[in-house]
Amino acid sequence: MEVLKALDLDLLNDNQREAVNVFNGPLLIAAGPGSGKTRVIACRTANMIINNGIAPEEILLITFSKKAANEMQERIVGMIGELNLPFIGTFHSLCLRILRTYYFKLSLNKNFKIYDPADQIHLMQKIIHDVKDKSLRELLDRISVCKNNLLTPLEAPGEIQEAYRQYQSALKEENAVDFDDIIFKTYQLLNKFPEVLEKLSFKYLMVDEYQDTNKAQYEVLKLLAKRDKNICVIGDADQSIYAFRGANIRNFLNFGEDFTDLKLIKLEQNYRSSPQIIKGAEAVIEGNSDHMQRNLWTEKAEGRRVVLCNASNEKAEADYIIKTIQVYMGGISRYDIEADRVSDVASGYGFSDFAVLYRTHMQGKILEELFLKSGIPFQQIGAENFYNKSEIKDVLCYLRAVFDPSDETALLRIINKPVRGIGAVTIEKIRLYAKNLGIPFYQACQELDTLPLNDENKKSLAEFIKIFEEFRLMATKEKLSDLIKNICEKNQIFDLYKDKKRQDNIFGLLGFSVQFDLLPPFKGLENFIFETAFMQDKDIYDENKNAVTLLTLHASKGLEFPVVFIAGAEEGLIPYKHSEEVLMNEPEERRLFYVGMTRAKDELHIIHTNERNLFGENIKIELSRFVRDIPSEFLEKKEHVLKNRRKKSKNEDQLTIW
DNA sequence: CAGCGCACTATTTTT
DNA sequence: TAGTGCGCTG
Repeated sequence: MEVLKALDLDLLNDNQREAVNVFNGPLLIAAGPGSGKTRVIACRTANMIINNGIAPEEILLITFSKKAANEMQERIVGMIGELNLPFIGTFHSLCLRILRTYYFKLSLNKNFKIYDPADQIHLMQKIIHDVKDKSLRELLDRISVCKNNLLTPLEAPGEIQEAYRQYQSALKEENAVDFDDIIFKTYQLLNKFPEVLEKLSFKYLMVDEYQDTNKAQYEVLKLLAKRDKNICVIGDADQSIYAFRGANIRNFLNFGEDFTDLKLIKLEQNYRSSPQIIKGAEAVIEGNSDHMQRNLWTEKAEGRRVVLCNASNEKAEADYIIKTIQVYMGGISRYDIEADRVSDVASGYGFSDFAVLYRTHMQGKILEELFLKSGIPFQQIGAENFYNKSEIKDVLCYLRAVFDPSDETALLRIINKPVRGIGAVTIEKIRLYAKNLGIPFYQACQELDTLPLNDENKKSLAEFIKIFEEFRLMATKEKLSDLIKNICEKNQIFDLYKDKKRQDNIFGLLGFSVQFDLLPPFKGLENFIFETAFMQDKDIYDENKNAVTLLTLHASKGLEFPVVFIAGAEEGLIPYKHSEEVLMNEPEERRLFYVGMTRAKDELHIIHTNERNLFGENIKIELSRFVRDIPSEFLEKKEHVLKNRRKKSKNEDQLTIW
């Protein structure tokens, strides 16, 4: 009874309550921004388990990101306690789990590896020589699109067929799959082997952020839902921003065609933003022809109008943001032109209540620079994928190699790190030797007697093998975190990376690893490797940290902040223009801007500049067409100029006019 | 094999 | 403009 009460179904609005109580048959929940989506999903799950006796194993809950999965899990635990929990995770984690169980049905080996984008490039380099990484990336992206659309090499466009085919056979040879394969192969598995499908226990499916599902994911879903048809998808077509990754809004708009007798529930009450922000955002999204009319409303009190600030250039833009935050945080009083209002709010906010959103990472750079100068604590998300940071990647590759020495990509990365006299030439010799004998690379390394190397090289190699074997032994006996510490020490990783930020990253990874210490040593290592395969910056970022968050519009999806700044609201940036006259998919760009706007709870500041430095050249730039769609009555207009342009002047950053 | 210096290219979004 | 990548030299 105690638990039942915790569900608080009475606190839900009528539509939410209905969504929480309908379990059977296909259900589409069209949930506007801030409409309490997460809450509904969590309540619905708890309601199923507690009030309706549905077994957790029968429930499958798919989220868009790992972070969202964690949040959802916490939320549900908060309601039902640490009971048995349903599976909560991303498409990738679900499919990986299925593949790990049924790998043998496909021609996969046990312990197949997962290649991340960097590994993909390495692999592609082996197939196509003397081509720039960037072109390889482009090629891989095209292959990715094929996989997302369930196209095999034979079905792929002619120009990339051969590359795709060779890439797949190279992956197979290295016993690896890439991110897209995880979905594609799961589809093939479930499609070909009904008995596997039958064995899966899921009877009730829920998919969050459904508008960003691609074809491959959708087909997997259809298979999973085939028997029981209890599928509930939740999302908002206006927030679909991943078309470039193969997401297809048609999956959302045409859901009813695949699932007849569809029930539709709309969540239109917004619990997040002030009326001004909602009105402004709706004015923008209504510019899309495929926008479905709806009535987003709120009971929240009137707030400030959307602030539209015209800054002279990108430095003035950053300055405006910084000064505004400082004012709210009570740092500077001489700018208190709106004194009464400022003193109103200043007390309540912490640094973590502010976020700066931008279209491209390059904008984040200037902001980072000036934030650093200002002394305001901040954290930047995703400028580089966490796992792409070289120091993290090094440690992870050590672990991967230790876990599975046949992981050649990983082994090669660390074999000469730190420098131990095993350079490119030596590696090539070993590789050739291995190839001739048809043996794995690491095995070749161990055949010191017959390897065609000089004594110097052999000595280096022998030393490497010795230390490496120590790690392998340790991996079976010691805690994961100790293994990592040891690897860092013995390889002088911290000498290699003297930069404090990089060292902190490694400590971050180490901190994350501690939770795997509870598992038996080798198992802990294994799980850690699988977990980090999809790891992202976002997953590491700490929302409780007292810092302003800097992030891209894409990365802002699913988050909310009391005060949001959208920087660079300019033609060319949003909508983004790819040099020349090639404009990006305008409706999608509009949705992206909409997503950004709707992150704001109390205040939204949109900033645009007159001039922006691109490539060391100052380019005149105009206000974004999306902003022009916001009626003036919802706007509060401002200007911000950096007055003093003398270089290195001590006063430079203080002379500001409001 | 590693470090340095020159030259060239780059700016979309990511599970 | 600035960061990277390649090639040359020690």
